[in-house]
Amino acid sequence: MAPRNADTKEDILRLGTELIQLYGYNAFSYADIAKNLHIRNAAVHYHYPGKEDLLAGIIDNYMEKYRQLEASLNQPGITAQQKLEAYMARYTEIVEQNKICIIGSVCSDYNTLPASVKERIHDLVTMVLDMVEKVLLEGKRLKQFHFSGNARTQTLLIMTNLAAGAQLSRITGKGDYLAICKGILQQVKA
Amino acid sequence: MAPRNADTKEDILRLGTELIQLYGYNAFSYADIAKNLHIRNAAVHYHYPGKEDLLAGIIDNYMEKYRQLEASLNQPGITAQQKLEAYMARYTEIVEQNKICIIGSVCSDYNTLPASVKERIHDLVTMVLDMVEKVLLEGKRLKQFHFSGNARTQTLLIMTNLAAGAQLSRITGKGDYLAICKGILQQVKA
DNA sequence: AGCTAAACTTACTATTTAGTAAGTTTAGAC
DNA sequence: GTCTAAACTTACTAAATAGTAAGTTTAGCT
Repeated sequence: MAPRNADTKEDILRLGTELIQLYGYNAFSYADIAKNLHIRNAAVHYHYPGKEDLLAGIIDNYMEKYRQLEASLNQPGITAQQKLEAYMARYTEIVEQNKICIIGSVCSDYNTLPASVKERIHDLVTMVLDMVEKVLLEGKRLKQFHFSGNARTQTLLIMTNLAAGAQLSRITGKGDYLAICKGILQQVKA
Repeated sequence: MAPRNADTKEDILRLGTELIQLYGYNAFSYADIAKNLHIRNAAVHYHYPGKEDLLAGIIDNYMEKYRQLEASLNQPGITAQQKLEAYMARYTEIVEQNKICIIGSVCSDYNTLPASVKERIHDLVTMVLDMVEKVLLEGKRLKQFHFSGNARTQTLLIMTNLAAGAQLSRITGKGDYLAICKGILQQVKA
């Protein structure tokens, strides 16, 4: 095997992720990627035959990163609140870069996507919701969190706050996002 | 003046709104509109010279409808909770049609939009937030609502719940959206 | 040294895109 | 009845789009 540049596939993935979070799936083209990476259009097609293959790769990669974050948090001594704040910090990073989360971005284009990609998105969402729900349950069990209603509903409330908070902050400014974060913690803090 | 069909402009606006809410701004073309309305591409350009003019028109129209809703609710005998539920009902309608709200839809494409459109989106968001904040303040004053923190933050929390709730329900199903709605009301109900 | 396969480039195609210029139809004002 | 302007259609263009087929370079294995 003779990889001239073994990082190109990674670079495409990283840039594609960035373009989706900044401009949306239907607003960037293979030409944009090729131009930015100083390769030809066909080189992008070599690594990802079609745009939906690239999107599938991006989502898989996003899931993998989430799994890694979860694993790094599942260590003794890390409280439920620290875990929740770690998840929230991911959104804060996104907001600081004027991005939105992948899920929120592809959601507007969702009805135009092929079934294989829809399934991946579904799996990603399910995974994230389950991860946060676990943290909320753990926090409640250890009396670190308090909330009325069930953990699933509270998870949905928090994650929609974060996802749409990132979106909103693009329009009205980052102040609103910060207010939302404070509000979330106030709601669950014991 | 001789309008052969005076409703065409309205039809374009209505269909454009629908396409944005269903597929996203960058996922539909003038050809889609022309085909659906059985007119030619150039006829769409006649009414809306460029795609951004159409988007501007759609947003203006959306604002107008919100103003009308607010006016219809500002009548004696309508409680704050009824008003809040009326706003929430708009999102429920959207969810039932597999749509998402205009703001959430254009948000992923926001960074690709011209300044004139960005301003309109900003105005729309500001208006909606102000409307809901007023209702929350009224409800709190009349002891119909209770919530800790200020009304602005509570408004942000609720509106992000609704916007992202609609988006999420596309992926995981309408059940999650309904749970979110119940959660919202439980949070503010006295 | 030569074979092989990965990682490309060159060169192209068909389609879709927004957009335009110029001509046509139609309804109502006068 | 004629004039006028709104509301179109026809017939285009230039650019961008995803995608492909075929050839080229390069690194490592033997």
